[in-house]
Amino acid sequence: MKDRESIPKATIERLPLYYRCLDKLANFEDVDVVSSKDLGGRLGIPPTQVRKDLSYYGEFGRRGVGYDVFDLKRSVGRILGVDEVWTTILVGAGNLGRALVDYKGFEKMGMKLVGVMDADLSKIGNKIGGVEVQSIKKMDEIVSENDAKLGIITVPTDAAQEVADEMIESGIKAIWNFAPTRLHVPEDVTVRNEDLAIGIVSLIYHLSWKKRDEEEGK
Amino acid sequence: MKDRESIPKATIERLPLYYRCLDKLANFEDVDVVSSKDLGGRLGIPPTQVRKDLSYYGEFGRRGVGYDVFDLKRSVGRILGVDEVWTTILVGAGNLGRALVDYKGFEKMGMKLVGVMDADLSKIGNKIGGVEVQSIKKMDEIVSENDAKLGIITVPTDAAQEVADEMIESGIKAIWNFAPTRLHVPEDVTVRNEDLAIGIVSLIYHLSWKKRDEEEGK
DNA sequence: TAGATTGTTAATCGATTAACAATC
DNA sequence: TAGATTGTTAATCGATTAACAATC
Repeated sequence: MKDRESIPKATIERLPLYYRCLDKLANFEDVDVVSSKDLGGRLGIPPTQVRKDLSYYGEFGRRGVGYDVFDLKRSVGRILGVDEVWTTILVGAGNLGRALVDYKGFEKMGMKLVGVMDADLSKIGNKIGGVEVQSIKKMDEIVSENDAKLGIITVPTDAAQEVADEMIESGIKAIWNFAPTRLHVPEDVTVRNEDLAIGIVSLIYHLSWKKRDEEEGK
Repeated sequence: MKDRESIPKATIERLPLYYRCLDKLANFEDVDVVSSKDLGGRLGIPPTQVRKDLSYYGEFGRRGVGYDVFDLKRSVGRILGVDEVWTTILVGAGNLGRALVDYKGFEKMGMKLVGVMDADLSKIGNKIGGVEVQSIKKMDEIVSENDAKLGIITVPTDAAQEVADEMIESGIKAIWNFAPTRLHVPEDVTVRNEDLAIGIVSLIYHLSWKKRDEEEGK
């Protein structure tokens, strides 16, 4: 395997797509062998990119033949770490939190939710997706009992840093942050910001310029 | 302004961050002037990158001084197109749809929701975020009456392509797709895929390799 | 063998960063 | 003037794509 530091970030973001597609191929389409052309074609990724991405981690195919779907799925799963279970807590039991708790796709990726918390007393005790909402004061206990390493923040922007601090204090090592704010964390903690506003605004940007071009074109 | 085609995609994704930060600066912190160093510092972006991003669209600052917060906010708003109102429909009134409808931040970006639809008869008539869920059969009517150009898909994967087809048929020109599948659309329609699984899996990837490194390090 | 497909090197393309003259 | 900061060019860095020998 190549030096891990030198692997493009973009490659790491494509691996989950390969993984999900291979799972579909294996379990729903009964395909045994797939070429980089097939796999890429289904995802809108050039075959040469597929091969390059995989090549950072080893040799998984057979020249002249392609990739064994089952083997490659297992290999990519191991590369990603989704062959293990990652216990996770979520703080912020609003609609977005609820949506993430219910989303079945994450379990397939090794994520196991062991606690949902909220600061709002009126929400405590409610069940969402089969899990009972608990007080944020129980975080320490929940994290250590389950050895949780992953935390999801779906609280309002103002509360996000405070929640992150508590998560880190409890032992969380990776944070998925949906609040549109930058979190300050120690360097051994990984943060991923999921800023949904970027999505809608980038679409508006494209619509807007298309409109301007059309008006000008007349 | 530079040839728009040559502007980096990454620049376009940073503009919403500048815009939101400038809004905060203007309305909550009463700051009048900001330097690229200040603005970048708040967002974790190098000052030279901030200046370069803005420079694609014109000259907005004063040498030796910085940028006028109010002016720059307005300029960036115009660049993005968020100074106009973009009528939008959403299909899929599940938890994620509900979360997006309730999210207040999008209105500030010019998005105005004019219809929420679902195929599930039992959901029709429910109110979510002050908007009544309607039958998907009304899409044509809703889109043309409101001249909606933006569509959000939060239905299960299997239904996504079908919903996209109906949206395009009705006149929708940009689609924000939360279903983890590639949509096939005509070239005058813009699609943005918001694949949430990538977020959690990339965090798992980092945790997983950190763990492997630690085990090896011993 | 002929056709298909991988894995990898080299070339190209795209994005970020450094450096600095211009200017307040 | 001296210090600060922009806008832009050139250099660097990073990611994608093309080309092709190796091999089934």
